Amino acid sequence: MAISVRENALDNSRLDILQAAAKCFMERGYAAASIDEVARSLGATKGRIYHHYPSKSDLFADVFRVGMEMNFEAIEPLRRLDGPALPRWCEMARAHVIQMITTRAFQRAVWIGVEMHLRGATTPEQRDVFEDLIGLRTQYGNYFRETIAAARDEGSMRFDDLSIANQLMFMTLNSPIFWYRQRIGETRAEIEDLAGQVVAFALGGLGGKQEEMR
Amino acid sequence: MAISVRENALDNSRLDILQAAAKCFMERGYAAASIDEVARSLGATKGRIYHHYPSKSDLFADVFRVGMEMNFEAIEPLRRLDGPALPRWCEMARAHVIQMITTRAFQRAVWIGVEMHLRGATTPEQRDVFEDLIGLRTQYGNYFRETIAAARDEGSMRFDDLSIANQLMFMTLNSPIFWYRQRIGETRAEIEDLAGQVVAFALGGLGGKQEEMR
DNA sequence: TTGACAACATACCCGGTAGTATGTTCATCA
DNA sequence: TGATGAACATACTACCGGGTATGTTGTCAA
Repeated sequence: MAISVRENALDNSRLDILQAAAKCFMERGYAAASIDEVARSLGATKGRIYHHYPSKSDLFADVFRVGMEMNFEAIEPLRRLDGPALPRWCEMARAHVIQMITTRAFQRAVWIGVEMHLRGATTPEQRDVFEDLIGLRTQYGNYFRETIAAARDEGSMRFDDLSIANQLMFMTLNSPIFWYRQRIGETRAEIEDLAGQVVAFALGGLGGKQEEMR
Repeated sequence: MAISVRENALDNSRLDILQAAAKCFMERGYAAASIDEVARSLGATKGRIYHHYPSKSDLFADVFRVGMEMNFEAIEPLRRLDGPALPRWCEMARAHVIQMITTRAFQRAVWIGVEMHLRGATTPEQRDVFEDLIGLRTQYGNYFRETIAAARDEGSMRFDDLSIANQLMFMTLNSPIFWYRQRIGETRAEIEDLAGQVVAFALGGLGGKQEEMR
């Protein structure tokens, strides 16, 4: 009992750090974001962060990991749906976009991590941890990849190269992490409308049959 | 005569610096890219770069500017074409994508600059210079924006919000700056095929009539 | 030929930041 | 109740990188 309280408090403290870190990484980028700044935004000091994480790199990796875990959770109930691939893809894509909007800071960090890996801008020590996370990201991407491949086989999508189509699809679906700005008094319906437009664009790009989506 | 030789040599020296800088900014990002590294990649030292540019920020701004100038050049002959908007857009989009591929380092720097501006990750001194460059970028973007607006009016494209459509279109057309990798012995035809797929995706996303494109 | 200047290289300063070493406080438990 | 350790804060070090001050070399013009 007492232990669970402590562990809960620990997790809350870590979660606060993660959220603050995600925001800083989003606003400044990995290199320019400083541990001091993360701590300052928490009203704390470095000591707190280095008590939980051995290095900036590990902190970033945890933000990355939590971001990916949230993504998996968001589409997990959808990706096993029966029936044709196209509506399943629509549901997954929609959930993904809403995820990009609602957990933008974490998703931006994921993007930064993927980009760093692609650029090879990782130190040898980071490499091992990053390989893991990139593996998660690849697995997640494969869920969509398999779905659009199935949709093409079923004749409900039309595109040329699968890898390129998948790339372009994710660029579209991820793009709100760059240009979305939360507006005051924004309703859930407005966000869903936004997500609908993004999904519609991606669907069109994949040569999907434009049926009713909303 | 002698002056023109000197000026030419100056321009060549500056161009070398710009190319090396663009590559470094692409590979490391703005913050992580160091002037020393740019100089080292040129077989030179800091002195050379600070002789031509007063600061890292100004160097980056010049990379940004040259990148945008190349873009304007690429679509200038196309954007004034007569006739319906759709084929004009296809030509412009195609030229843009090829531009993203062939001058990838500079375009990546442009992206970084836009991103920094959006995040507000600019110092007050940078602000003035950046405002200028962002203005260039906006003007360039408006050429496409006006074109797809015209295409929609002409009934050859179908999308909801113009701003969002423009955002998503550019995300698609720009995306090669992230995932394109030059392959050995790659032919012009292969690049054009790639560009064709990207443009096709964007066209589909914009609800364009899928006629013959290649 | 010489002086002046462009085009760098060299040497140095200094602020910021990752990481560390050491205190301090408070809760828990024997 | 005293000891112990978690959860921090404080103080410090080391280093990297932007920027500067100054030296060096080649070239051109008078």
